Amino acid sequence: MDHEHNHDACIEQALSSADEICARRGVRLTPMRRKVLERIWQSHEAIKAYDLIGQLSSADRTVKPPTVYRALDFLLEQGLIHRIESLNGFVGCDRPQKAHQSQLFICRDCGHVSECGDEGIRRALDREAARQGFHTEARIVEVRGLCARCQDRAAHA
Amino acid sequence: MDHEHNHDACIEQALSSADEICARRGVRLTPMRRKVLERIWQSHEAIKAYDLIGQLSSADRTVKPPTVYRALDFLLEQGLIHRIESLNGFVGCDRPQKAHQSQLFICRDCGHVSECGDEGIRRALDREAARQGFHTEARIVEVRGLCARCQDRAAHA
DNA sequence: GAGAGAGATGTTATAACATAACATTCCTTA
DNA sequence: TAAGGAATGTTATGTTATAACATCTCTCTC
Ligand SMILES: [Zn+2]
Ligand SMILES: [Zn+2]
Ligand SMILES: [Zn+2]
Ligand SMILES: [Zn+2]
Repeated sequence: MDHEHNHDACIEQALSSADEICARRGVRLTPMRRKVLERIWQSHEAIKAYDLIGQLSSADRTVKPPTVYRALDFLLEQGLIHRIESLNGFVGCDRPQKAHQSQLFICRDCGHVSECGDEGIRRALDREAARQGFHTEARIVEVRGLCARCQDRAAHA
Repeated sequence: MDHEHNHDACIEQALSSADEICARRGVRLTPMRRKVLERIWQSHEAIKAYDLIGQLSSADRTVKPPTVYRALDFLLEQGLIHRIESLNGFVGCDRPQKAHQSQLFICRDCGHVSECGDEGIRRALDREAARQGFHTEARIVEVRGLCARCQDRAAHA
């Protein structure tokens, strides 16, 4: 994911894609679920559940944790977002069309999360699983470090 | 790691290895740190911080969270244990002699965690990082599924 | 062996993350 | 329009983790 981009287009694309996917699957992208997804897509950084709760609450109406966690559960089930275990956070999924397990590269400086679906990584994990006779059900891969942009910034500072 | 083994030997080996490593590095494996490490090594399953707190507390003396979390921080820094992000748990490290990032295979049935240091997996991650210009600092790889033993048990049931 | 300083642990309180259990509302469809 | 399921609201609580400050315990120096 390029850092310089029309992010409004990202959001719009993600939401209309989600509409389409949910319609096709016969599941309901309710207003609450859609609002949560929209908030998550405000950036390409991880967002936390309680930040969502704060953002979705207003003076006259506070959204409670179960409401948001239920929406997150739905979005995770539908593969519209990913959970980042090492941050207790969530990001929108780039390629929600078909279920997949992602590899996430997370910048410790700017927080940018980029997703990739590299076959080589999956294959390497499967090879090791086969060696152990392990039956894989889910793969969690999170790489922490510095994105290219933040390395440049550091070099020029 | 074989499931059938003399686990007392595992524990003893892990502790004496930790003694030796800490002595060599000039850091202190204090009684509290050693007790926490010993508890973690009671099994090859992930153990949670609050379970450790419970186990280390007695009628007359309750161990408080910061005490245990500080010991865990020390053990993590020294590479004597690994944190499992997807479980909020901890396991002893198989090969603490030199710092490394592990790949963990976690059985959802028996809880057994096996560690591997497969080069192929590391290389595949590095290849993708290079493609993105990403500078890797840490790799988190956790594979969830069923271990060979639990698959057998399921097949024969 | 008194005193200084660093490192480790104890203590209190609270922050941050997540779910159980049950009530109510909303949607669909018969 | 009544029934039933799905979604959301509400209250309470469970679980995981850390901040801030006090005390203790070594070791080193004088
Ligand atoms: Zn964007
Ligand atoms: Zn960055
Ligand atoms: Zn063992
Ligand atoms: Zn198993």
